[in-house]
Amino acid sequence: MASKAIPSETQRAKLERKERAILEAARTIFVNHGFDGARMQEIARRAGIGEGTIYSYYDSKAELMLAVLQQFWDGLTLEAEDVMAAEQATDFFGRLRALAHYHLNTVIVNADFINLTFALRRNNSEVSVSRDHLRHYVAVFDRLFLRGQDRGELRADAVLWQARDIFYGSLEYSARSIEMTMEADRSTRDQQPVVDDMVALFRAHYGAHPEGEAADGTTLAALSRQIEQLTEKVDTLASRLS
Amino acid sequence: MASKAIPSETQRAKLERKERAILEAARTIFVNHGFDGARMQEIARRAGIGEGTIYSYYDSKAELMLAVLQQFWDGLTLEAEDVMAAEQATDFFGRLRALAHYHLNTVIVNADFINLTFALRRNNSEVSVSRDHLRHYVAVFDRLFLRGQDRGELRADAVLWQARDIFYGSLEYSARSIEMTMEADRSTRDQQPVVDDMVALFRAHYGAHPEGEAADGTTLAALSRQIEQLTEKVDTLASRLS
Amino acid sequence: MASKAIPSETQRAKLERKERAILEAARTIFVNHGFDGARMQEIARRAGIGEGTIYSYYDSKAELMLAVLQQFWDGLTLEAEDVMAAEQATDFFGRLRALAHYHLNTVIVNADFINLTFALRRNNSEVSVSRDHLRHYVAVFDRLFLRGQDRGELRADAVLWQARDIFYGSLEYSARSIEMTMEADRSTRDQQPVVDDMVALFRAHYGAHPEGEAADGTTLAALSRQIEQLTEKVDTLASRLS
Amino acid sequence: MASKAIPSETQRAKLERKERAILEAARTIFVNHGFDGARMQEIARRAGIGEGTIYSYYDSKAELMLAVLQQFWDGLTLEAEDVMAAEQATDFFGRLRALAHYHLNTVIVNADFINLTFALRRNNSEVSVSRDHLRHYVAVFDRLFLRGQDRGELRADAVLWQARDIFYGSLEYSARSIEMTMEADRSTRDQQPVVDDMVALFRAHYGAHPEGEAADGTTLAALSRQIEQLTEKVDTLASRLS
DNA sequence: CATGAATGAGAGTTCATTCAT
DNA sequence: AATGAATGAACTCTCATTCAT
Repeated sequence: MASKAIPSETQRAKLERKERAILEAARTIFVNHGFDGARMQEIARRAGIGEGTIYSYYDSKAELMLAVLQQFWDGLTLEAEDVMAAEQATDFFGRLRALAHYHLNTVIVNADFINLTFALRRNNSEVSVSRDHLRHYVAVFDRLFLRGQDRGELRADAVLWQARDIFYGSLEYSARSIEMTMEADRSTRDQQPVVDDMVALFRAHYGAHPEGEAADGTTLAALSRQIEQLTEKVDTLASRLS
Repeated sequence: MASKAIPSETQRAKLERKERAILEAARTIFVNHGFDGARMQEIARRAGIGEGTIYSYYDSKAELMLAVLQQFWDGLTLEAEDVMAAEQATDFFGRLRALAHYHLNTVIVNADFINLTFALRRNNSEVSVSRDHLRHYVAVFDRLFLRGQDRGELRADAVLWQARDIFYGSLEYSARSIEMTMEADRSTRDQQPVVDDMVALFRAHYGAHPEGEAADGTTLAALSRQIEQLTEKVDTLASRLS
Repeated sequence: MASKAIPSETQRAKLERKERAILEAARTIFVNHGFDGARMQEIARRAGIGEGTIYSYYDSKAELMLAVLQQFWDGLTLEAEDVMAAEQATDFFGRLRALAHYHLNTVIVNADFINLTFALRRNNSEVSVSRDHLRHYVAVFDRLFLRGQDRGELRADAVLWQARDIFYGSLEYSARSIEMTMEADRSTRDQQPVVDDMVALFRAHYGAHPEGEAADGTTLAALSRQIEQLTEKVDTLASRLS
Repeated sequence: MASKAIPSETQRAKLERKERAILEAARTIFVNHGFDGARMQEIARRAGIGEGTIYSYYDSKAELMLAVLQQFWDGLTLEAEDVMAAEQATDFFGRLRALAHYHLNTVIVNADFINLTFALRRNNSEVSVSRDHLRHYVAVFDRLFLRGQDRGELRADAVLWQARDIFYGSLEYSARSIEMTMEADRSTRDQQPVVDDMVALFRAHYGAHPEGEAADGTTLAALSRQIEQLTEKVDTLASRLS
C-alpha cells in the first residue's frame, strides 16, 4: 500500500518542479520576444523538456501565457504586502514612501513584463489578462489610502481612484524616464528623488491640513489657502462655460 | 510632352487619397489586432485596393506600421499645440487645465492606439518606434511648464521631468480607470473631476506660494495680489456671460 | 500625301531603335540574372521605356527571351561567316585555326549567355530555344569540314557530326577551364595553346595521311606534295613580311 | 531509460528512408522544372510527406538543391571509380575506352541533370554549386592520364587540362547529338562509334609514337611526320603575325 | 502608342499543435 | 507521461501582366 502512496508524493514533486521550469522558461521567452514572437520550441528547450510535454500542462500557448501572467502578478502582490508588513513606520506618508519605493523599483526591474501585460490587453483577444490580477495588486495601495483617511492623515474628500491613478501612473512613467536616462546602469540611484517627490505630492495635495492650530486666530496662510480654493472653483466654472 | 510632365493634379490627388485610405485602414486593423495579428490582406480589403498595391506605397508591413504611428503622433502634437494656441487663459494653471482636458480625452479616445505604441516598444525589434514622436508630443507640456516657472507661477526648484511624468502618467492611468468604469458610454462626463484634481495637484505641489519669504507669515501684500488675480478671473468670466 | 508617308519612315526608325534598346537591355539583364531572376521592370528601366511598352513589342517575357536568343545566335553565325570569309588561308587547317580562334574567344566572352541558352533548354518548357539557331551556327564548321574532305585534306571516312562535337565540345570546355584559371584577366593569352592543340588534333586524327595506300611505305610523291604545300605557306608568310 | 537512448534502429531507418524519398523527389522535380520552376509543394507531394517536413531536413529550397547535387556528383564519382577498378585492361587506351563508355552513357542518361548543374552555375548566386563536385569527378580521368604518361604510353609534352577538356567536352556534345538523333530510343547503340573515335583520337593525338624502330633506317613515314610538325609550326607563326 | 499604378495568384517559409511511439 | 517528427494552414511579399489615362 505504502509503496504506492509514497511514489505518488515523489511524482507530485516532480510534476511541480517541471511546471515551475516551464513557467520560468516561458516567462523569459515571452518577455524577450513578446507573445507572438515567442516560440514554443524555444520555451521547451529552455525548460529542458519536449515540445509536446508543455501541452499536458497547458492547453495552448495562450493559456501558458495566462499562467505566466497570473504567477507574476500574484508574486508582485505578495511582495508588496510583505513590504508593507515589514515597514516599521506607522504613519501614512512613511508607509507610502515604502510602497512607492518598492513599486518604482519593481516597475523598473520588470518593465519588459509589465509592458507585455498591457500589450496583450488589446492585441490578443484570447489572452486578455483578467483585470483581477491588477486589482489585487493595487488593493495594497487602496487599503493604505483608506486607512490614512480613517486616521485623519488624508483629506476626507480625496477620491481613492484618482489618488491611485496618480500614484501608479506617475511612478510607471517615472520608471520609463529613469530607464531612458540610464540604460545600462540599473542602480537604485535616482529613484530616491522620485519617491521623495511622490510623498511630497501626496502630502501637499492629499494631506489633511490641520487648518488653523488656533481655532480663533486664523492665520494669513490659512486665508491664502482659502483664496486658492476659491480660485480653483472659479477656474472650474470658467472652463465649463467655454 | 505636357501630358507627361503634369501628373494632372488629379493623379496626385488620387494617389494621396489612396495613401490616406491605406493608412486609415492599416490603423484600424493594427489597433484591433496588434502588429502580428494584423493581416495585410485585411488591410488591403478595407482600403479597397489589391494586396500588392500596399507594397508600392510601403516596403513592408513594418514600414506601414511605422508610417501609421508617425502620422498618429504627429497629428496629436499638432492638435495639442492648436489647443494651447486657442486657449484664452494666460496663466499656467488655466493653460494646464486645457492641456489636461485635451490629453485625457485624447488618451481615452485613442487608448487602443496608445497601448499599441507601447506594446511595440519591447516586442518587435524592427518596429521600434522612434522616441522622437513622444518627445515632440510631450514638448508641449515642457514649454508650458518652463514658462510657468519663468513667470514665477511655479516653484523654481521643481524638476521638469518629474512633473511631466506625473502629468502624463496620472492622466493615462486615469483614462484606463474611466474606460473600465463605463465601457460603452464614452462621454466627456467624468473627465472633469480628473482634470480638476490634476490642476489642483499642480497648484498644491508645484505652485509657487508667494509667502515664500516667511513660512508662516503670509504678507498682506501677497494676499492682496492673490485677490487681485481672482478678481481679474471673475471679471473675465462676467464679461463672457454678458 | 507625302506628309503622311515621310513620318512613317521616321516612325519606323524610332520603333526599330526602341526595339533594339529593349533587346539590348533584355540581354544584359537576362545574362546577369537568368530567366527567372530577370525582372521586366529592370529591363524596361534599362531600355529607358515604360514597363507596359515592352508588351507592345513582345507578348511575354518568354517571347522576349526568345527574341534575344535569336538575335544573339544569328549575330554569332554572321560573325563566324565573316571570319571565314576574311581568312586568307585556303587550306582546311589554316581555316580551322581561324574558326577555332574565333569560337574560343566568343565562348569565353559570351560564356554567361551560352550557359543561359543551354539552361533554358531543360528548365523552361515555354522558352525552349529552337535548335535551328545552333544548327545554323555550327553549319559554318560543317561546310568547312566537308570542303576539307572534298579537297582530300581530311580522311574521307571521318564522320562529320563526331568531328563537330569534338570541335565545339572541346572548345567550350576549354573556355570554362580558361575562365576558371584567370577570372579577372580575360585577355587573349592562353587561348593560343588551346587553338594550336585543336588544329594539331584534327591534323593527327582527321588529316588524310597520303600514305594511305601503303601503311608503312610512304611514297616520295606524297612527301613531295607535303613539301610543296609547306613551301607555299612559307612563301605566303614571306610576302606578308615584305 | 533505454527507450530514450536507442532510436530503436527503426527510427533511424525510417528517417533515412524519408530523407532518401525527399532527395529522390526533389531530384525529379528539379530536373523537370529547373530550380526556380520547381515547387516545394510538388516535391513534398511526390515524396509523400507534408510540406513543412522538408524544412526539418533542409533549411531552404537552395540547400535541398545543393544536397541533391552533392548526392548526384558523389554518386557519379564513385561509379566512375568502380568502373575503372573493375576494368581488366591495364593499358591506357583500354582503360580510356572503359571510362569513355561509362561517361558517355552517364551523360546521356543524366543529361537533364547535368544541364541543370551548369545552369545554376551562372544564374543563381545562392545555389552556386561548389566546383569540388566536378573536380572530384574529373580526377578519375586525371589519374588515368598521368599514369599513361608515366608509363610512356602518352606523349610527355601533352597538357593534362587540354586533354581533359577534349575528353569531357567532346563526349558531352556527342551525348547531345545522340540524344537529338533518337529522342525516345535511349539504347546503347550509336555510342560505340563515338567511344571508338575518342580512343582513336587520343591514340593519334596524344599517343607516344615509337618514332623509328630502327635507329638508322629513318622511314619515309617518320619524315612525313616531321614535315607535318614543321608545317604546324609555320602555321602557328603565320597566325601570330596576322 | 506609351505609360506605370494596380493587380492577385502563387511562391517559400514558419510554427502551434497533434499523435504514434 | 513524455517525446519530437510531422503536419498544413496561413503568413508576407513578389512580379508578370493588364488597362485606364
